[in-house]
Amino acid sequence: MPELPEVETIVRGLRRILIGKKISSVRVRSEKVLGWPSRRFRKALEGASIREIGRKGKFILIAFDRDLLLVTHLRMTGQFLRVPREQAVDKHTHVIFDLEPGSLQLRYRDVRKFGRLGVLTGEEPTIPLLKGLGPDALEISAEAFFRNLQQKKRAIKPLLLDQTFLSGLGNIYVDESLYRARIHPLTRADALRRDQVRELHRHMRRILDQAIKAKGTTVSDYRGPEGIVGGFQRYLRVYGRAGEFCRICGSPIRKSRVGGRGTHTCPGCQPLPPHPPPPAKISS
DNA sequence: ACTATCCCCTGACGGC
DNA sequence: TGCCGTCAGGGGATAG
Repeated sequence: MPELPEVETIVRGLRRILIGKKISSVRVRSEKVLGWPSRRFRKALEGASIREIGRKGKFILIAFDRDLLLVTHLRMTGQFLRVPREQAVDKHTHVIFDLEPGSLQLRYRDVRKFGRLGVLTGEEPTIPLLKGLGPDALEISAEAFFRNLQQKKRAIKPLLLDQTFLSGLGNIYVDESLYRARIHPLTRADALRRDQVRELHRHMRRILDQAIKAKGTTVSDYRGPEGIVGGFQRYLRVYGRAGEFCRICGSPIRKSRVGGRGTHTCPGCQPLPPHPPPPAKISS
């Protein structure tokens, strides 16, 4: 669910809710989302005060005093929700944080339980997962982007989804960015001309910025921590619009599968690349 | 260095 | 109404 703009929106919401607060108690209803026994998790966090909150790619990082870091990835359906203590707990809520001062709780809810929460202490090396992240989609320069793409033979779409190459993009924003830049998802990365990459970079930035302003895209169940839905779905041009007509050329938007992911393109605006995809496989 | 496929889970939706 | 297959915004493991 959440890609860079949604994660950024969540981070901003969490700042409003959590900065200056202390975790007075933690209740774990499903250990699965922690990845290790809940004792250590609770022991580390109970009594800790929130210092600052940020993100790295799609990871959310909550820094506490005592050199403590809460690292979270929401994957498909994870949500942080600010709720009054007395509100009923639904079956998909897996971790509950009591906040002090006040009478609010922060709850971690996750229908599919793909998301994970973990704590790191200062001395522990940052997990390889975080270190292996590629540059943030909002921070990379057009030049560096071009240089990096030149070194890759893979198709552009799976490459943009690869968080070790570039972090932050997911399926929605990749499809939207490629459409706006008029690039077919199967185009080899190193076949992209400098001007095409510049366009892609520009549209990617613009879309991400606009999506953050709109507080994200709500396709089905994304909510910010204060319960608000995003507004960027109004601006989607291809994602979820299969069969509808391209606003530029009128062709019907097509849905296909690229790298195992549902992929939306306009056949008029994004013609297949001359030398289709990368090497097919052993087909001799 | 890649690709493809399965898996983790639950829910929504379409066809019969 | 029920059953079944497919799909979903992410990403890790594994085999080829």
